[in-house]
Amino acid sequence: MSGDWLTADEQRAWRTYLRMSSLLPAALNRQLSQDSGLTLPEYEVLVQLSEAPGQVLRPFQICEALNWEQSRLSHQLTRMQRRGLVARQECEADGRGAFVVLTAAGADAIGSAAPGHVAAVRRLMFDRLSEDERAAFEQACAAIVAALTGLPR
Amino acid sequence: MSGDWLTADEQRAWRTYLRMSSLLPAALNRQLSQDSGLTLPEYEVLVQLSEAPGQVLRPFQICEALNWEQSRLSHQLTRMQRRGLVARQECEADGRGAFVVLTAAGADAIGSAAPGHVAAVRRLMFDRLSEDERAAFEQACAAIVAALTGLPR
DNA sequence: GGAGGGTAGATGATCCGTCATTGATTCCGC
DNA sequence: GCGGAATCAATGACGGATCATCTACCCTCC
Repeated sequence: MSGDWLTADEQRAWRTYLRMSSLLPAALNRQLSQDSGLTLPEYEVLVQLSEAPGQVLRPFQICEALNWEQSRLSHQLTRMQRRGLVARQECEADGRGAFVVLTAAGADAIGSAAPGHVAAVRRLMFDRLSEDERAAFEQACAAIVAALTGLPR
Repeated sequence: MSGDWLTADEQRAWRTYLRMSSLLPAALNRQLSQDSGLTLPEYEVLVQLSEAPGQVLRPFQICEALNWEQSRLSHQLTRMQRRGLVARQECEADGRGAFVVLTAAGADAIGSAAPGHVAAVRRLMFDRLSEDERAAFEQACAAIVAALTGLPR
């Protein structure tokens, strides 16, 4: 290949990142679905709803909180509605909009799933990082996020 | 929620990571498909094949190189075969197995896609990280990978 | 009050990824 | 050799993510 490829150091770092970024979500997803029957995206939506006053949110609020595309959320809500985890309700104040409410089954699911998920995050990531490593890792992630969102470093 | 949630520091780091891990692959994917019509998984497979002697690999070799599940690769190869990027051939030495070969179209695609993709990786990640940050980031990723693959730290 | 632009959300198509299963072959011990 | 275990790979079903498009409604300005 012509052009400048990554340096050896960069390439190693990049491949290590790629490896982590494929293994970690897969592991979390597996833990979650085995232990509680929830998927990771379902979990994330349920967290938002369970923390909301009245356990109700507008779809666009969930999108903002999770940095999701609107259409992704819409599909996700359709599946979760089918599974009885959430329900959709009309929004009288804004005829275009809708409300998403946490069902009893949804509240139940998130309640029993959370401890195991948090434990997995801790076990797979934070137990492995020293205080300094955690800070450095966060800083690197933040720098990359800044590049991605066009903000100055 | 009962149980111990993450500390404030951990939570912030976790959310930053989540944000990056959703934005970065999406950005790379977008760049790649807009500039060259390839998807990120397609690109990764093509890289392996293009670097292989004779541009031929056994499926399980690609799996090992990319840390992919076998079935994931099989589906991916089916799609790529349909698009004419790779071809499958019989393996006479091992009747169970198969060969995957890079087609001319596939070689073409990877050749024209690589420079832009490398530039994007550099621009979005390595241009944003100092030497030290890059090293710290890699070290953290490696520690997490170790946790995920059950190896000692 | 009507037209036009912007916003909220749903939907279909397509690709991606995992799990469970299956088919075929090779390897190994007896 | 032969029978069972392990290996290589394909497939169907399903959930996930993106893109393009569509509908419906709100809001503003004339």
